[in-house]
Amino acid sequence: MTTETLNIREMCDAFDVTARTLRFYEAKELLFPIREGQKRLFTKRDRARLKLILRGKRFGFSLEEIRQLLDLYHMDDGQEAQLSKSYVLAEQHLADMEAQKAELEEAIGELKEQMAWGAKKLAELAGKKNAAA
Amino acid sequence: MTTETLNIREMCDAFDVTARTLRFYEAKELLFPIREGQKRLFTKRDRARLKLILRGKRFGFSLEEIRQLLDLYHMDDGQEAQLSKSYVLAEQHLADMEAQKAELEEAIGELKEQMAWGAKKLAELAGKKNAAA
DNA sequence: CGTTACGTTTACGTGAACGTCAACTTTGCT
DNA sequence: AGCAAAGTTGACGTTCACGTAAACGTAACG
Repeated sequence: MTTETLNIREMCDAFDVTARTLRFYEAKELLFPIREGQKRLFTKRDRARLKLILRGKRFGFSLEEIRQLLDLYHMDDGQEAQLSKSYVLAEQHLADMEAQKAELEEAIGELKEQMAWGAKKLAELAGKKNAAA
Repeated sequence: MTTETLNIREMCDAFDVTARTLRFYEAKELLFPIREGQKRLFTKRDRARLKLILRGKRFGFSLEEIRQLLDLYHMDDGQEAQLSKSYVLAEQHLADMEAQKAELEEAIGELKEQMAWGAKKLAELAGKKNAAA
């Protein structure tokens, strides 16, 4: 029995989020934990979704944008209209992400340049100190 | 005379931000436009900084984080202590950005996979339609 | 049976990053 | 001189993504 579902505390620990966050995501219809009586039980699907949510956040997407994207990932067959809608959304997101990647690479390059300049300056200063001693 | 400085409106147009945003960034010490009487004049340095600010934002850094990073970029010689502090900060940011890049690449890969799956499903549905006709 | 732990709902609070509006100055026409 | 356009400083409002606290349910433990 490899604990098919997680309770809220286990979920928090597994993903390093607070219970409040999980409930908030449920309220926003990003997660759909099942209920055992009153309590929430997070399924494998919820875990997959949360992983994508947190990733989306790191890339600057809003929860609402993420919610829409998630539909593509857990789309079970038989929802033709939704599927093609999700597909278009995904294309847009993909474009965003590839643009972001390009810019990120540029930014990394520039930051490295600046750091090289800084390192040189620091070396010079260290040199002066030694010369003075 | 290639307009050495920009007034607030030109600055807004050039970077697609509002005047409120520029004043806000000044209040937060991210920009330092000079004053001609009462009015703000944005220099080349401000333009460079704003470009970095907007980029930083797209990568999910807070304005405060960005403010600290900017110091590395406009560091004039003669501020030894600050320089090495900025350098350390920059190293951290660089690490963040490279991690982000790696994750972004992974996410792009996965999204593409999902889209391929979606495309296949859509093709199947289109096939059924044709078969029915 | 009490209480301790864990979870729940409801509701108000918060910080970041601006938007919006009012009440001025200042500047440029005419 | 008159007046509109552009800019300024407060000051308050707003949205997002939660934090925090209160009041309650329930289940197990000693």
